[in-house]
Parts: sequence; structure tokens; C-alpha cells
Amino acid sequence: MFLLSTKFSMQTWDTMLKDAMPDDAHRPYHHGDLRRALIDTAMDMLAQDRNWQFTLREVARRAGVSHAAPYKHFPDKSALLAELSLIGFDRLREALVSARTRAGASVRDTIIAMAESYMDFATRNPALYRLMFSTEAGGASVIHVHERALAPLAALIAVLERGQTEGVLRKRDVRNQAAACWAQVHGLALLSLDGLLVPENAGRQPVENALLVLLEGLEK
Amino acid sequence: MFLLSTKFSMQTWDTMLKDAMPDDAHRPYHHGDLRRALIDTAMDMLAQDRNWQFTLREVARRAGVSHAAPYKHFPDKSALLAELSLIGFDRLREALVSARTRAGASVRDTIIAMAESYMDFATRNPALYRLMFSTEAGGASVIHVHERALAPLAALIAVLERGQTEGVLRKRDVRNQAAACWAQVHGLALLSLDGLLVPENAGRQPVENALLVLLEGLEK
DNA sequence: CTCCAATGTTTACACCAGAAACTCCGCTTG
DNA sequence: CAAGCGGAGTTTCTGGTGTAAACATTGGAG
Repeated sequence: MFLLSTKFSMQTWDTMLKDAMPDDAHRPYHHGDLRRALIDTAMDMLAQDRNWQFTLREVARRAGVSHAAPYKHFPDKSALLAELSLIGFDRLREALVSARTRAGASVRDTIIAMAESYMDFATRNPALYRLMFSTEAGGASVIHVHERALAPLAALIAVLERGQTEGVLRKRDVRNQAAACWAQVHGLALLSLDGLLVPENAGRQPVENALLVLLEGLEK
Repeated sequence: MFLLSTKFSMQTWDTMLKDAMPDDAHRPYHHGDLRRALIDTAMDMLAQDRNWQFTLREVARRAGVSHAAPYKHFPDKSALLAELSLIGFDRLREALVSARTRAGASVRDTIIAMAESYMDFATRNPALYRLMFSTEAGGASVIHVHERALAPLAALIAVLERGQTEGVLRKRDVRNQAAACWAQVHGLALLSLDGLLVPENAGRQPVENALLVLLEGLEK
């Protein structure tokens, strides 16, 4: 990995970051925004690789940079993973609030829409979703206390509160109900990713029916 | 885990596996039952180590054997992990049926007892429980199709069927209800292991209350 | 008693995480 | 405008890992 070129303005990097091909011919010594590039590359790897092997050196390689360069931007491997994890929580929250605003007025429909959106997120980003709840990403005590990791829960609580004031849902501690929802949907997502929710074991449309059970436990 | 004696009938190995003292002086070339010893050692490491690092070489080291020896009994690392995982499912099933027989006659009490037993298992064997649903143990498609991995589910289904015939539970596809139960309890277990079910986020006694929601979704 | 196959050991290779020392170069400062 | 400082990247090095191959040992079959 060498760089021959010397004189290029730094402001044009972002425009070249898209091209994956490392045209070694003219690449400046400094990357410009390596931190972002590392995150993007790593996220791509997470999206592609089904086998969940994740080596920092491979990230550096794909980013076209020496294997020690990432350490200038992240103290260690788990720090990068932690960042990916937090970004995952951001996107999840985004998906949830989007589903909430997109859904009909009914609380029940909103809950269903959010649950579907949640499952959709997990299904389409299996490796990322696993990472978000993995111990390799800095561990629970580090990540999950973070407010960004709790934002999705907050989005859910808001809906449950509305449901209680509208009198549609049982009056209970909203946080308890939220925890129940989260656990149900989290469990469904993981079991689904593990390929366990096949009709033979779980009947037809296990996700929909499990959500039905959940709803009937929440509603008056 | 070493064995001091040299010429002893093979049938007594199991009785000495408990002694841990490594007296290298006179150790027979052949271990006797290394496969079992590896599994036991690995299971111990899983029980002790909080940090979920698991290296095959360390297992061999603690078993007092060269780092390549395990490959005579397991094709690769994930095969050992898969075995541990299956043993975990065995124990889980055991715990569940034990709770089922121990519980009172009421279906509701039985379900609660099984759920508590499940949570207890996960809480007391966090690393093992994580491993059981990890991709490192051979991957979902390999492990979770295994009948031993589905036995816990079967134990649950039996109770739900009884509940339906007794008219206590809603009449639905039992496998759907079982999936819902499993997902709920699985989600609770993992969120709990991640330290997420603290009162601030999830209210007081989140597990008990979530199970309440589940029950009210199941019962008529 | 002899030989074999199963079980352990040694050696070797490719890879990884991380630390240390070095190099490059954009920017601040005199 | 010319040092030169310090952030960003590179090379090199040290353990540690999974796994393959060649070698050693030994209990038991013939």
C-alpha cells in the first residue's frame, strides 16, 4: 500500500470515497476522513458477510489503509464495534418513529406497525442487530446505558402512554409494558434470525400471532 | 485435570476426573477420556469467565494436554462449542420439566414456574445461554434444528395443550402460543443479561410484570 | 508377540490485536 | 515565508490463535 501522488486538495475526498477501487496511483498520504470511511466500510462488511467474522485488519484493508491506521481513530476493535452498534440503535429508532408517524391513528395499529418495523430492521440487518446486543461491542454496561441505545424504547413508551390515556390499554406501569413489548419483539427477532420460527415448530405466521398474544395482554 | 496413576483399568477414569492436581511426573500418554474432559473443562470456563473469551488452546491447556489434541475429538472449535450448546439445551429442558412437575396443579402456576426456571437458567449460566443462541456454535441452521435444541419447546407445548383442553387458555395453534412464550422469555432473558431491565428503564420487577402481560395474552 | 490405528505431541503457517518507533505533511507561529 | 509541531499513516515487532501435517506412543486385535 503505497502512495505516489503528492499534491491534491483535501476537499475532494468525500467525492471519491464512493469509488471502492483504491487507485494507488494518486492517493495522498492522509485520507481525509478515515474515521468515517472505516465506519462505512465496517458497516458494509456487516451488511454483506453472513458469517459474522469481523477483523479490524480486513476493515483497514478494504479502506485501503495500513492495518494500524484505525488505531488513530479508535482505541481498539471493540470501540469501532461500539460505534457501529450505536449507529444501529440510531437507525432502529429512526425506523420506529417513522413507522409510528406513518401508521394510522389507532394505538393498536401503531403498535403493530412499530413491531413490524422492528422485525423488518432486524431481518434486514441481521449481523448489525446481533452486534447491537453482543458483548463484543463494549459490553452491555457500556453500550446499553447510552441514551442512544435507549431511544427506541422511549419511542415505544410514548405510544403506550397514549394508549393508556385513551383507555385502550390496561393501566399499568408503562415501563413494564414497554419492557414486555421489547422483550417479545427482541425475542421474536432473534429466534427468527436463528431460523427457529419455521411452521413446524412455531406454526404459521408465528410473528403475527405472537404479536397478537402480546396485544391481547396489553389491551383492556 | 491430570491423572497420576499409570497402569489402571480404563473404567476408573471417570472417578478421578474430579482431581485437578497436575502431577506431570507420571502422566500416561493417553488421557483416557479426553473428549469428556475437554467438554467439562470448557463448560467450567464458560461458567467462570465473565468476559466470554473462549480459546481452544486455553481449554487444552487447562485440560493438561497439547493444543492440538482437541482436534482428535472435535473437527474444529465450533464443533466443541456446538456440543456445549447442545448440553446447554439438555440442561434447560431438564430444568423446565423439573419445574413443570414441581409446580402446583394449575396451568397458570405451571407456566409461571417454567418461566421462572427458564430465567433462572439463563441468569445462572449467562455465557452458556448466550452460546446456545450464538452463531459461533455452528450456526443456527446446524444447531437449532437439532431435536435436543427443540426439546425445551416441546416441554412447553405440552403444558399449553393441557391449558387449552382445560379451557383456561384461548384456543389457538399451540405452536403459535409456544413461540410467543418462548420469544417473550428469551427476550427477557437476553435483555436481563444485557443489564437492560433496570427499574429506570423497565420499571419495578420487569420480568414478573412482563410475564403477567404474557399470561393475560394467553388466558381466556 | 507383532503390528495397527487411535490418540497425543511437535512443528509450522497464516492470521489477528495491539504497541512502538518512524515518516509524511498541513498548519500554526515567529 | 520558512521552520517545525503534531496529527495521521506506515512499518515492524510481539504475543496469541485456529488449524494442518508429520511424528510419537500405546492399548488392544490378529
